Amino acid sequence: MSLDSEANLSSMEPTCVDTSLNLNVIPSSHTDIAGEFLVEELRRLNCENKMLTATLNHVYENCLALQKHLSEFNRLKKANFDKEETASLKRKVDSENCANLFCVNALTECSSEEETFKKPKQSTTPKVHKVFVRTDASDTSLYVRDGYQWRKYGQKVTRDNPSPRAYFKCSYAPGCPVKKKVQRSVEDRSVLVTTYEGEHNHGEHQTETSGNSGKSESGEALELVQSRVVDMNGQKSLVQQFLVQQMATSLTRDPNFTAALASAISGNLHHTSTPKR
DNA sequence: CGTCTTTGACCCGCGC
DNA sequence: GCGCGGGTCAAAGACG
Repeated sequence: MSLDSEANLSSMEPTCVDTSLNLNVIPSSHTDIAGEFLVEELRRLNCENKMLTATLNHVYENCLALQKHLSEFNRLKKANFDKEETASLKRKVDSENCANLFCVNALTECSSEEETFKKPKQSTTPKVHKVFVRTDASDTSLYVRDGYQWRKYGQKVTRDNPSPRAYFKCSYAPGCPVKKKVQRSVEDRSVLVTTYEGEHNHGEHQTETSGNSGKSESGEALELVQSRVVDMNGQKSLVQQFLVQQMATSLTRDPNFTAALASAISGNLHHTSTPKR
C-alpha cells in the first residue's frame, strides 16, 4: 500500500474499526538465531500491521464522508432535475467529484444511478462502475491487475486527458461481455482510473498470479475495499480476516521467513527429539 | 507458430 | 450535412 498520507498516520486515532492484530505471541526466551530472526520479523510485521490498520481506518472515514457528500449531492441533484441548467451543472460537479476525491474513492463505485442519470434513454446500459487505483507515477503502463484476464484491443488519446486511454475486453471466458477502460487521472498521474462495463458471465476469477493478468495483492485489497463499500454496515471482521490472510500470505511468500521458520522448526524438532543428556 | 500488443484506420453518435 | 471525438477493428509486429 503506497498512500501518500502515511506520514500523517502516526497522529491519527482510528475510531471506526478495530483491525489490529495481536502478533505479540513470540515468547522472549528464544535464544537461537532463527528464533531471534522470527521475533524481529514479527515485530516488524506487527509495526507494519499497525500502520496499515491506521491507514485503513483513515480511508474508511474518508469513505463515509464521501458517501455522505454523494448522497447529499444526489438529493440536491434530483431536486433541481427540472431546471434548465441541470446538465451543465452536473457535469461540473461530477468532474469536481472525480478530481478532488480520487484519494479515497478507491472505495467508491460511481455506478448505476449516476450513469442512468446521465443517459436516461439507455435503460439497457450495462452496469458501469469506476475504480481508482494508486500506482507508481513513474510506471507508465496501463495494466490494472484485478484477477481477471484482459485482452487489450485499443488505445486512444482523449481530448480531456493527455494520458492515453486503454481499452480491454475480458478474455477469461469466451463471450464474456465485460469491458474496461484504463486511463491515468488528469489530476494525479499516479492514479489509474479504471471503468468497468458489464458483468462477468463466469464465476470465480483466477487465483494464481500470471503476468499482467494474474491476481495481485492490490487486486485483492481493491476487491475487499469495494465489498466494504457495498456493505457499509457490514462486519468489521471482513477487514480483519483480510488482514490476517494478507499477513499469512506475506509471511509464506517471504523466502527469508520460510527459511527461518524451517530452521526454527527443525531446531525445535532436533531439541525435542534429541534430549540433552 | 500461436498468442498478445500496438496502432492507424474506420465507424458511429452527437452537437452545431 | 459536416466536423469532432470516442470506441472498435484488424493488420502487422513482437515475443515466447
